[in-house]
Amino acid sequence: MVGGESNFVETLTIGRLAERGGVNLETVRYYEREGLMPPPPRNPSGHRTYSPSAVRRLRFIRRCQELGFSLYEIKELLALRSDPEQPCAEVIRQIDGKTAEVERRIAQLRTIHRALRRLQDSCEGACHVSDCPILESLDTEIA
Amino acid sequence: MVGGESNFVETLTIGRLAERGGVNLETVRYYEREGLMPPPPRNPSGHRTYSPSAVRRLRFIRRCQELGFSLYEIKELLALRSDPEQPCAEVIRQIDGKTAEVERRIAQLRTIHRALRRLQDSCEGACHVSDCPILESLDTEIA
DNA sequence: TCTTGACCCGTAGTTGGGTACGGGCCCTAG
DNA sequence: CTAGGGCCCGTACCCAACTACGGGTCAAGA
Repeated sequence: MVGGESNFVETLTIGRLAERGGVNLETVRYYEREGLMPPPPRNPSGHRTYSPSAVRRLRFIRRCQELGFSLYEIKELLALRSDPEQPCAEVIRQIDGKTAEVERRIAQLRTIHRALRRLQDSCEGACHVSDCPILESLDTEIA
Repeated sequence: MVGGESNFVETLTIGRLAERGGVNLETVRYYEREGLMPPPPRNPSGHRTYSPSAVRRLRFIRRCQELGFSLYEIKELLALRSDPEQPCAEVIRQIDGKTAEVERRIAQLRTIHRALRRLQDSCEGACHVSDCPILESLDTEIA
């Protein structure tokens, strides 16, 4: 038996982690190789043992990815946490950078959102058959 | 000479389009093959001639991409516009779907934004050397 | 005891999204 | 009239991010 409870800390096998994180098991190993997931402790037979926080980390990675961050950028984001002894000013600078980037993306998504709403309105209003003036807005408003 | 003004409508060569859209020329051809850019009219010597609106379309594609939409999804977005004769209800349903998706993403980005701010605060406050409690928030708040 | 299933590792293959290459054609400037 | 630049096409190559494969270990249940 592999992923059982030790006396105290609950741990997960890589398989269960992958399952709960919604990814392929191989992907977890891949993320470890790429430095996105830290190498976890192993049990006596060499199997990886994960703490529940690994699930959160995994989900965070996926979330960021859906939002268009590359694995490299996500690595940077995660690295912000784990740089003790780092000149704090530099870290803050990086956080600023990421914050600005996130704000930029939110703004762009809002533009798209606005365009979609407008699109919907124009459609709701006067669309009986074929003259849906669709995404004209997207083409013209976004520029 | 290739992209000159005809008597009335201003047109662009593929090269100038690519330049203004901030992409590689080959990428424009690729998007055409993939159905993201419509095949433009050709001039007598077979060269593509684009209207200025192509630049907007191109930029829209790039923007969406940065926001994490796949080319396939972007195609769907763009297709919303060009479905006259489509049962309008269906189109509206799709717009709803896209709208919800965009809202979801905005919400997620806001979560990350919040985490980054919190991170920054905690750092600003009490960080002289090495105990920046960085991205703890990201790990714990996001879940 | 033997099989089954979950994991180990290293390596190879796949998909999406481009990017580069090579050989031709046309047009204009020198 | 020929050299250069910009385009044409098809095909081949590339990188990121997986995903699969094959052969091996180990532990538990039939």
